[in-house]
Amino acid sequence: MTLPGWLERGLADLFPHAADQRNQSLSARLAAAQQADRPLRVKLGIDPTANSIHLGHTILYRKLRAFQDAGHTAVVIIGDFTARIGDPTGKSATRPRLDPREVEENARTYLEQLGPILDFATPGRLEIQRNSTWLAKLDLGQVIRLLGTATVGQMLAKEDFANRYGQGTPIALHEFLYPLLQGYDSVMVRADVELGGTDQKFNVAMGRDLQRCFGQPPQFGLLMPILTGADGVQKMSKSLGNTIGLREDPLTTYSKLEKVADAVVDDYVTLLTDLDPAALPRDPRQRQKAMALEVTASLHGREAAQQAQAAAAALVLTPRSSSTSAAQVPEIRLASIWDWSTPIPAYQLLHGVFKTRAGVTSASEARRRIQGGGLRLDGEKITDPKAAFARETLEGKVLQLGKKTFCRLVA
RNA sequence: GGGUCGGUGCCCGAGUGGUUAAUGGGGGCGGACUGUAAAUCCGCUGGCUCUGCCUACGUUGGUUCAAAUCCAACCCGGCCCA
Repeated sequence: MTLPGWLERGLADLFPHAADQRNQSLSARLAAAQQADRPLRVKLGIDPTANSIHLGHTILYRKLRAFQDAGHTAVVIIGDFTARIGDPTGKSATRPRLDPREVEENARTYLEQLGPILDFATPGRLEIQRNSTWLAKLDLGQVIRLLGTATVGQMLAKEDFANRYGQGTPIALHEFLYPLLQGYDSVMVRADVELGGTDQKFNVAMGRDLQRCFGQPPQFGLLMPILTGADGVQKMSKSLGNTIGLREDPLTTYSKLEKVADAVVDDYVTLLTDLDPAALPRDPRQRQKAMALEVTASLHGREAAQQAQAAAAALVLTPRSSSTSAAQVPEIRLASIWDWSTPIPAYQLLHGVFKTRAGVTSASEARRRIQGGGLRLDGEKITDPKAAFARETLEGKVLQLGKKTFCRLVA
């Protein structure tokens, strides 16, 4: 028995695999579900410890959507309770605990960003659960039962714990609880399949153990690759600063995608689009562009993506006002950054315009960037941080920081 | 609980009384080059109302003209013992 193409696309790992004889395979469970006219329950946990989603996350949501489109039920679990522990996976230190209000806020913005990806509309295709619903009610006896299902040896066999233990970095006891609670979520929602990144293998496997322990058929673990960030080497992660966020404007999204390392372009195509990699242009530069266009389109719509592509070309090739005037770039209102009773010094302008998006977090940082030659106004390089600009001389012009960050100044 | 070692900037890691905003490396950012890539070279990498001022080496006090560097208490961590 083979798996449908939509399911197999991009898969990093599926367990138990059909070859592991004694359990029935996923394709068998799919068939059985179809025969019984019962959709599979596909679990995906959201860790609401951050407030924005980046492209790396969408790999999982796209797969979840594929299940929805095949008629199955997506069970999205908001880990509002487990967020208080913090997933130790991949972490080299105990994480600070978040307060519930923050968690709630994160969950809200998270779901908002998922709007374009998941099917929220079709009845029966989406369930949203908060794991505090059941986890907050566990009493000590039940916790002890959970703790009894795993051993210290198993926990220490987990790579992150092993590393931390080996290096002498602290591991708090409650961190051992995280995999167990995530597994217990699978029990509570009676998951048939759990989706996760390859780094989630341990936690997903734990879900199988717990389900078996609670007399349920164990779920299948379906793991997707971790997306490599723009640098092409490290995983895409907020803390590494190599992310492409879902809330970024189309031009920024496109610009970042277009300069992704060659080695990962094909991964992006497989994991973030429905295109056939073989159908793309051979030339690496053209290939990058095609990928960037398609991915941007999947997030912002085709029209916005095409505009972004045109704008990117215009801005880079001829960074002059004649061509940029036609380009669509994010805008910022001058009134929002200065009172204009006096002309604004260049470094204040830079600080005011880009502090929220390009990491110009201080006026000193702005000075440095200008001194380093990274600032242009309508293509004209500005080198003196103190050069002053009156409001009238700025209206309608494009401020450029580095090669890929642009902003149009409007009244 | 006892013993011992340790806590420095985004990360690692020098520095044990006085040009120290603090050597070096990594990462990041910018510039040149290029394919808006990679590689390479160069610059930057605490804050501000910036020819100066302010804040910083776990925390709080103390000694001193002067401390990341000395003393005390406390907090946190590793290892060994219980």
